Amino acid sequence: MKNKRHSIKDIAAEIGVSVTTVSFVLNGKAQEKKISKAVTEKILKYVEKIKYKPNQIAQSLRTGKSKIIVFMVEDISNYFFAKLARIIEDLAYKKGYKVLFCSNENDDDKSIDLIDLFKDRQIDGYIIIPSSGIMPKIKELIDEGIPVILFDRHFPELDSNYVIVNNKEASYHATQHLIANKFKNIGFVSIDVEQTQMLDRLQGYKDAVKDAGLVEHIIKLPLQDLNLTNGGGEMYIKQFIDETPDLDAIYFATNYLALSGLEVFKKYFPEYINKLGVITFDDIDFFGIYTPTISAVSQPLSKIAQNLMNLMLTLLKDDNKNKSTTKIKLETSLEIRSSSQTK
Amino acid sequence: MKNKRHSIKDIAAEIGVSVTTVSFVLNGKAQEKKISKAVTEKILKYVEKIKYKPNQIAQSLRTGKSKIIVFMVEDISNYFFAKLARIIEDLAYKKGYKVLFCSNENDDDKSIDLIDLFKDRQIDGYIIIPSSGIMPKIKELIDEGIPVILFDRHFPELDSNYVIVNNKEASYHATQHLIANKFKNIGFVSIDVEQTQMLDRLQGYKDAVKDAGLVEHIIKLPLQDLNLTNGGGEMYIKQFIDETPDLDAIYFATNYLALSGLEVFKKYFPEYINKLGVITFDDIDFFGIYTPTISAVSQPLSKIAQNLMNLMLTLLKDDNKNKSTTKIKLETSLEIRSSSQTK
DNA sequence: TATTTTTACTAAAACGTTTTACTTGTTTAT
DNA sequence: ATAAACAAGTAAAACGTTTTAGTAAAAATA
Repeated sequence: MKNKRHSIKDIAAEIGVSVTTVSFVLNGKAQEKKISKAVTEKILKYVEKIKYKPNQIAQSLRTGKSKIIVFMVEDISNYFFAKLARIIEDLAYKKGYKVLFCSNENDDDKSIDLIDLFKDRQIDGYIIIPSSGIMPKIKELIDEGIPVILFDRHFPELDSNYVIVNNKEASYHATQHLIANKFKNIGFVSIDVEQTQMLDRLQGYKDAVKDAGLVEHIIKLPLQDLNLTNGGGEMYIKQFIDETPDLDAIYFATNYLALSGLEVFKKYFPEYINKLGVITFDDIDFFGIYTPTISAVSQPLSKIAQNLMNLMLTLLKDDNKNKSTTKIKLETSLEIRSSSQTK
Repeated sequence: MKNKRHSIKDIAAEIGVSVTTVSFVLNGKAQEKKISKAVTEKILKYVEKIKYKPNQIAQSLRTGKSKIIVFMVEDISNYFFAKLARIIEDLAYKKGYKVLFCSNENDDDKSIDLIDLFKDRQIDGYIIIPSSGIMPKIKELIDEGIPVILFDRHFPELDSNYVIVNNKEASYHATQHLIANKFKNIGFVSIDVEQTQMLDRLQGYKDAVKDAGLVEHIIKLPLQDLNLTNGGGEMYIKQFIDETPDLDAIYFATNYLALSGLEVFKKYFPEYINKLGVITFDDIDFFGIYTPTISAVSQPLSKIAQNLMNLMLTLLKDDNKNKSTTKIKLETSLEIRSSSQTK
């Protein structure tokens, strides 16, 4: 039943040449290595006929390249990451790479465990959303000469490749939009974490509020004890709303916070949503279907994926170990939806 | 900089024993192979110290096992699959397996291409949502003795392992729920595809409608020319609503059809949603936040993942090639939400 | 004609494991 | 005292490639 797979040796035997010759031909080095047209053709024909495909594992062992890249995000089931993954997948496969997706839950230990696991597997490159405390581990990878791209956030003290969006500007702009619609007490719902993307979003909000002469209302949900990306943290948001007098608008710093927020509105303040100004970072199809529709800062998914993969591919090609790093900052767009959301 | 990775050979040299001995110890065969306590300890201590991790690639080449499983779905960015992926990921990593996720877009050619790609990589097992026409390819895998589990749907003519849910019963029950709430003209929105899960959902609907003495209203969106899982097909749904007189309820056969449907309501029939009875297969967090909340047939994500992985692990263990297949059918639950949705 | 160059190929090492089939020295049983 | 059993290992093949360093014959050059 199990008709053994063909190996180069089989081909060599069949054609009556050496393994070396077959390998040269298969790797397109026929001319360079002076293999005759006749033999080359014969090999190619036979290979075609038996549909021979080289054993990637053996290739990896010999070459040290696995043709696999790792894509590590907080939670692969989160809308933003899942969509991105889908695009990355296509781009990678098109270039002959496979992708190992994994979720680090924004947790240092989990991230480190994962990276260690992958190290035994000759991963060619890493695309990582880093949790706060893994800078040393990232540095370790970089020092070993392995291509690494951070995204969504980065470590300012570490000179690395990264792809991010203009968080601060987008955040400023989004807040300004609420202000322009006459909202006076804008709450900022975020998570308690010292990561560049969050700090920048916070800063954008602060700047806008300050420039308008308004006061800040900020809550940072604790990350540790709740599974935020799956809609925990509702209690905190409810409390925040309860305790902030005159709150008339809310800006959520991530899509899952917004979802939690909507849940809170639904449960505890059903009438609130129509008076409230709402805006959120990260757009979801959903926000356009919801009533009222929710305005959102939309990250350019395709562009992010495209930039990540293009950069990764050049890094993979760069055997010369080009020491300069590439830092990419992409523009977001403000998706303004609710005409109702003005005072 | 790049401090070379340790190999068994290095360890052997350091300790002053043979590579064989080290390998035996590392594989826990010290006793069986009569390696002295002293040597064993010395090796383990040293291994611990240098944090040696075996090269998985070399292991794979030698053993023929890659410790990688493939999880192929329609679209990894779709809510249902993404959630499932997240759970599968955890279960697999816990058992020392890595998971290659990929999306076949319910397309035969894409599926076959993917499987062929994986074949060069000694994948240990496959969990696949099969598109309609890949039965031969699946059979090929099975015949080669590779563990395969189908899920979500299966091929009745093929004796294979699979994990599915009670589509027909769930569908009957869901339709009945609408009927119990006095809806008389229930539309069934589905896709035009001959797959067991869809056929069963259709049959459940038909049976319920028939048993109640009502008439069927069915639309099957064409799969080919639209990217359904990303919310295409709205035109078809609009037309269906326009052309079906007295339609007072709709049952969507998948989550993405429901999302498209909601979009249609929003755009073209904004007042409709509150009078309409709506139910959908596949539950999404979202449906609980929406106004009105949407009732849904909820698939037991955790249980599905658990069953898939447990089954996969036993298949992977089964070197004896147990020829009997395992067929699992799980119960869904009807998540009844809208108190408003009654006439 | 003798030497060099080129053509067309190949043997063998290497990648890092696992595993089979020994070996050598020490006990134990007879 | 001798054979059998066991303890504690080891050498080498194998997995399927890629690549280095050849070789032998033919062709070109002097």
